[in-house]
Amino acid sequence: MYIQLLYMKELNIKLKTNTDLPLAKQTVINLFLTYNVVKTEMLSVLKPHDLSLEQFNVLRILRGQKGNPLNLQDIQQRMVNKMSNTTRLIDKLIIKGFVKRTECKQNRRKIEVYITSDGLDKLLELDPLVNSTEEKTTSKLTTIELEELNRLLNKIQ
Amino acid sequence: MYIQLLYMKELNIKLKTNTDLPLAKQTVINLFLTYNVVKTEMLSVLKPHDLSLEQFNVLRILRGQKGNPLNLQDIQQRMVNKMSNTTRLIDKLIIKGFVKRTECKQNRRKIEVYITSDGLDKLLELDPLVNSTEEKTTSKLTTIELEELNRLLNKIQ
DNA sequence: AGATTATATTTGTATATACAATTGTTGTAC
DNA sequence: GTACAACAATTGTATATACAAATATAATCT
Repeated sequence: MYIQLLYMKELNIKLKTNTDLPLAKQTVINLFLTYNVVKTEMLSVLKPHDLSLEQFNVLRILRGQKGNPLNLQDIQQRMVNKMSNTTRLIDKLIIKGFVKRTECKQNRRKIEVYITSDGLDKLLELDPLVNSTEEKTTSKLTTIELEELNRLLNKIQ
Repeated sequence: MYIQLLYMKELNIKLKTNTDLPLAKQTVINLFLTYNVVKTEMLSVLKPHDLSLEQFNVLRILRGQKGNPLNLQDIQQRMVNKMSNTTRLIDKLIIKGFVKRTECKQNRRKIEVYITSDGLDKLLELDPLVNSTEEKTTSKLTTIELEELNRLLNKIQ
């Protein structure tokens, strides 16, 4: 109870208000604040390499295919943000030379997207940087706490 | 059968993304996914009222001042997303008639932003909708779990 | 086969995010 | 008082997000 009051106080200081918020509202706000902190950390790693978070994510999705292509729908299903505009995101990656696009012979409505060797190289370069940033941003939690956090986040989804 | 296959596909994707990965990476991905789910829920409530999440947040910040004005810097400090463009966000709210802007007499570099009675009315209309959405999105967690989730999210920030 | 429906991608539009550069104002040092 | 630094807001630009509409192709149904 005392501990809960302390966190309430922290949150209120952050929001510069004195009103006590319902737990559900606190949780939503805290989720938003935490997301912003982590996203900003991750972006700071990717920005010098001229990649957005979602572009980086798509590159990793394509790498996971081990040479096989994916069409836009498959990519979109695997993306974190389903509402991103995948066509234009892929366009950006093509301009950067990290992916290639070809028309699907069997079904001309579809396109096939591959990662290029340049794209793979860029991922290899970024992997350690991204990993260490992920470790750093979660380093204040123990393994037990991280497992619990994952469990709780999963319950919301 | 087709639906069953689709479900299996989604399940496999989810399992693939979350199993073999290091705990730190899992956590970051789960944070992103959960944020997107909750943000989409909240947006669906605000969209019919032609408000973005951050616009709604700024209105609540201004209401918290109980009639006193805030300048742009004060608003920005209290915002969830510090990188939003506050000038243009306030412009949108002015066009909608929810806030007013006046020049600060003491310091002409600053502007003073107030919420209007229309803005207050809109918040009164939205409060119950937003509250119930927040309750709904967190309803799968017990009070104890929500408190723990808040504690863990706070540790990351 | 022709019409209709479903699928896959692209295009359009408005707003949001991210950040740099600029403008205008105030404070301070000389 | 002028020059210069600090401050506060605005403007500019590129990309991302959100979603509707349009285009093009394939599958299905008389």
